[in-house]
Amino acid sequence: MFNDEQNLTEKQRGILAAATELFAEKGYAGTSTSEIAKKAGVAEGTIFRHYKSKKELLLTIVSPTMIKILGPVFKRDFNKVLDKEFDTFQDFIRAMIQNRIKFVKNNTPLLRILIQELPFHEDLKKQFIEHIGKDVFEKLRETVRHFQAKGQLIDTNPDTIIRIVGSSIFSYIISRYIVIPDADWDDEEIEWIIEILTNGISRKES
Amino acid sequence: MFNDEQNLTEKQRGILAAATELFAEKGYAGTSTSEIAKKAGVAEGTIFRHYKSKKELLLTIVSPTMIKILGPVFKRDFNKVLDKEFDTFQDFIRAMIQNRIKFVKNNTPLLRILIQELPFHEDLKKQFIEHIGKDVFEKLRETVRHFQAKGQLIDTNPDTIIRIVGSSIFSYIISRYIVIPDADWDDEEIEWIIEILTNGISRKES
Amino acid sequence: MFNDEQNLTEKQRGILAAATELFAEKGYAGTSTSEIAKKAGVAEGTIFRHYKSKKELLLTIVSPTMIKILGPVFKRDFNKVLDKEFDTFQDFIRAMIQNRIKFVKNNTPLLRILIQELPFHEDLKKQFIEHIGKDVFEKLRETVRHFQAKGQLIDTNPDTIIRIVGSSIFSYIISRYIVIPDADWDDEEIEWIIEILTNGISRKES
Amino acid sequence: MFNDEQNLTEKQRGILAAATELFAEKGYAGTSTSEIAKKAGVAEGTIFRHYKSKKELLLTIVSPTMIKILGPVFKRDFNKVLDKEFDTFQDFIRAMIQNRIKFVKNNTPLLRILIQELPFHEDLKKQFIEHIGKDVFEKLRETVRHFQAKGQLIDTNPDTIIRIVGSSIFSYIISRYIVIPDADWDDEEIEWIIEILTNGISRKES
DNA sequence: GATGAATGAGACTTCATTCAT
DNA sequence: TATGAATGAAGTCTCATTCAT
Repeated sequence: MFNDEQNLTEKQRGILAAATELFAEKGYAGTSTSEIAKKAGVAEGTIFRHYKSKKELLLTIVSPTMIKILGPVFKRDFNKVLDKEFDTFQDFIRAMIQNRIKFVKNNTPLLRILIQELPFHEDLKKQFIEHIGKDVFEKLRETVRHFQAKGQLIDTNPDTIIRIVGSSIFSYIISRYIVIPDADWDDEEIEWIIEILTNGISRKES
Repeated sequence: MFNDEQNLTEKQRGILAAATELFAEKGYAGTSTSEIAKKAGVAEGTIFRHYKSKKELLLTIVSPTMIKILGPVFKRDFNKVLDKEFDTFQDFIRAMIQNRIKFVKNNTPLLRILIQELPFHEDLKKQFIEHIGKDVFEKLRETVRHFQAKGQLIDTNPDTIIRIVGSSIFSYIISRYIVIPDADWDDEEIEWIIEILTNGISRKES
Repeated sequence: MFNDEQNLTEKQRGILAAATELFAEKGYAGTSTSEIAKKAGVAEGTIFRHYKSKKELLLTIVSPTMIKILGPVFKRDFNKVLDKEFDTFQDFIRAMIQNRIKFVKNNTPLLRILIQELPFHEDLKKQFIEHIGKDVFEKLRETVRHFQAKGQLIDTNPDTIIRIVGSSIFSYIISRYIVIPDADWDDEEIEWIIEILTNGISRKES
Repeated sequence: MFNDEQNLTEKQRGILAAATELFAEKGYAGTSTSEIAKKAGVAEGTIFRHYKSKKELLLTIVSPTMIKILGPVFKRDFNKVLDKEFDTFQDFIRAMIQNRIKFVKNNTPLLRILIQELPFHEDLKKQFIEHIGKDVFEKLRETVRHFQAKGQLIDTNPDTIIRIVGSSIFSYIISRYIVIPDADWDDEEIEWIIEILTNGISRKES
């Protein structure tokens, strides 16, 4: 996860990896620096040579992550979309879901930490909304307008559509891969989500 | 919040209120018993006279909440709800959303704690699944089957419908009232959620 | 045990009995006043209405005991002895052993406390030596001299004889009934102790 | 006392020494870890860096002592002791007494702790019986049988002889050096103990 | 006299952080 | 640079004792 980061020594990578995993598993406050040191295979003092405090370690993990890792991936997706690679909104959603699932699978611990710690750290929250929230929301808005213009989507406030579609997908993926990762769900459900989002749950007369 | 509970001394109520507020604000692990005592205006020892441990204090706060989460809607005679009160699935959803919004508004701190702490406490998780998962899920399934039989809902696996409808509503309410309580959203959006869930987001030709 | 004590209320007797049992089992420092209260079936405050402190409770149990209970019994025995009821020293020892065993069996918890707490309480130690030590030792000395005069005992310093005979018996009884009460020992061993004390362990030629 | 132990830091030795002294003086339950820290001249936390808990500290102090209690006499080649070094049982007893007196003098505080705490700690009791009880008792039994075979000892159950001789010596040494260390006793009494054990206390006609 | 809720000092223990090596 | 022993503040919890009822 931190392999792509340059200018990090072997030890630093180990510390970050260990801390990420432990924070995700037991929470920030529930993880001790000695546990991190042991898991990373370094001495306790070494952690503090690289990070002034435990809090700084958390911020190091969580803050650049959002900017450097979450950001680009999101943008990558939307560039694809905005390049009009998809003919229908369904295709767009499908691609997004699959992409998000992959992303979540690759970054589960990081996301877990983010979800857990966001409420307790005003600064993190602000950064999150700043970098992800605004940027991404604006691009989604464009996408929706694009498909509305093509006549594929109902003419409601784009934000409403984004929120409903987004929260359906978001909460589905979150529950599925983070909150209850052991539950055993049917994989074709994704198609049903798309179907329902498209045509609703009410039965149409033939 | 704890006013309605009988047979609680003044001090106990104070301790529960202080603990709830602090747990919600700073998390369980991030709150010290001495903080709770100070906020409640009692000696630290008093806390432990009423609750064997800090963990028991958490459970006391959180357990009844879990039971109440989806309970009320189903506590009344369930058949009544199905046969008499609601003609359509939309009406049922609308009632549920409104009921849940009221509940969430009244129990925000409690729910915050629940959401934050669930991942870190195996026992809480187990209780939650016990109380909410099985019981409530089964009743929802019946409801969906009922409306499917009436020809109002598409003939998919009821669990899929529950999951999609449920997660849409759930994540909408949670984001709206707990995660980002200051965001400024349009209240008629609820009707749009229902509309979209019912008919989908795709534009129908006239 | 405290039945014969006059001017004690029902509650006081209960407290003393509970405290004695618990002190014996878990030690003075290892027993809490709340445990005592629960076992005695009274409120915690009640203990402190009768005894100013936990320490005073210990002294109440342990101090008059030595004087009122251990004392008279010892004296009773020695009066019998000094009244020349025994023809031989062996008979005297046998009577004493049996008497002591009975005494120890009836007062096990008290003795346990005494053994455990004596080293930690200078005042107790002093009282013990004062009341038991001197008084009893003097009478034993007379007894030994009596049998030496009758030509039954070797002409050594009486104190040496007392110490050796006494400690043999004492440590035998203590181990047997207090330290390792569950060990399974042969009852006729008492006769062997007397035999060995009398004639030694070396084999005599016929 | 802990000088001979290798691979112990200066601080560890200090902690062990302070704890030993305080446990002996005030008992395990009556000694606080903060007292130990102060006496050892270290921070309280330092204790717990070396010993997981107060209990483990007790075990560290007491366990090796138990093993050494009767060990040394038998650690050397046991047959040598029997066949060559001692011609008579008296010589054997004399050697053992002297050896044990030396040991007790050097380990008074340790033994005090052992005697005080044994009754309250099931685990200690078990260890003790394991180390001392079985092992040593069996070897003593062989010794007694050896001298019985040589015709020096009466033909009783060896266990009886061990118990009487052992408890005489044991309680003599314990009282003399641990319980009442200030009493002023005659040193040649040891010879009298041997004499009495050998020939008994009864006067033989010439 | 009896109660038991309340107290607060102090017990054991953890842990982020420092610093001599 | 890395180490890990040492620290001491702070955490959870216990308990003898007090006091209003």
